[in-house]
Amino acid sequence: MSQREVPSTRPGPADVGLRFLAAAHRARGAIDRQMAAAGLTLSRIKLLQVLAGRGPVHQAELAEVLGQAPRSVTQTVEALERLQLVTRVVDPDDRRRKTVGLTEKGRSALTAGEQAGHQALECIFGALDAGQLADLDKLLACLETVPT
Amino acid sequence: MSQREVPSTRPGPADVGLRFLAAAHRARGAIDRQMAAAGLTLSRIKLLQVLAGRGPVHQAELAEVLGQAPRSVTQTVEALERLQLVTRVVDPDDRRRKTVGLTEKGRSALTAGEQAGHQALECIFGALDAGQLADLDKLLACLETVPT
DNA sequence: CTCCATTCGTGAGGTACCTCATCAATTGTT
DNA sequence: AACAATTGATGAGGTACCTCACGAATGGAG
Repeated sequence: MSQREVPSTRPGPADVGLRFLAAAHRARGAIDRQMAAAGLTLSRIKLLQVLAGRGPVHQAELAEVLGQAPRSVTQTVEALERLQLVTRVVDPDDRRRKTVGLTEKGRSALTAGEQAGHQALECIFGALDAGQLADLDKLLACLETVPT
Repeated sequence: MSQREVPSTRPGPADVGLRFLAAAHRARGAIDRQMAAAGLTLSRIKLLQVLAGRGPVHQAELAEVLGQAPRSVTQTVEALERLQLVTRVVDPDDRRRKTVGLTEKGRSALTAGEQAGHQALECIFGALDAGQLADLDKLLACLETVPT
């Protein structure tokens, strides 16, 4: 309308947005599918990473760091506990809290998972060269600007 | 390791990938939150759009077009039927099939929803100017190349 | 005209998130 | 000490997807 020509370029925000969401959905699916082979999940790995990086923490802190609702963390921790990758004990200093800690099993699952996840990500986003990655990174930074 | 310096630029595929997924998650959340006000959802709107564009179709076709598993379509259609936005009848020509059709209520919900969704998308991806959108679009096209 | 393979939809169960309502424990505040 | 407000975790219930297993209906081969 305003510019004329260049028809296929100049897509509107809504178009690109939908495409963006679709691409992310595909990527997420592919990654989780690849990681499932190792019996793991991106979300769970991320939680384990926090534990590995900070030592035992209570769930509220996990929620904070992961940017998730506390309820969601409870659920993931439950699963992880069932798999014996983490332990969960009531904090004696504040018995409302439950401190989550990494087990040995959890630690090795983490390294395996990180590797699998890394590979999966490389496999998908490796389709972009270094320059494109830098561009995409910049664009994502812009998107992160938006209030939400 | 290999290159040194330029730390913030030249991010690896895995870094950008995670950032990409995180951004998408945020965007998706924001959009659904905004649309929830109108009692709608992106997924449901997309399904209604297919119906509006093709007339009544059976669920397998919906799954095909939407790129989802048939089971997922069943679920969404059930919800939509409960809301009386679609009707679902057994096809007399092939009684395995159930033909899904848009109701009047569904049609108006669709227009309302499309508008809400469009706004939400504009609100988020409007943070990028036309050039950036075009760039992002190109990058997404590359990502779509990947087999999955 | 039988049977068998395929197709359609769904039951069951899983992961990842969310919100809202609750309960228990802690920390103010008089 | 006594009560109120806050905080930590969870129950209940929801949306969005998925896979796998299965029954019902079709359709094609013999």
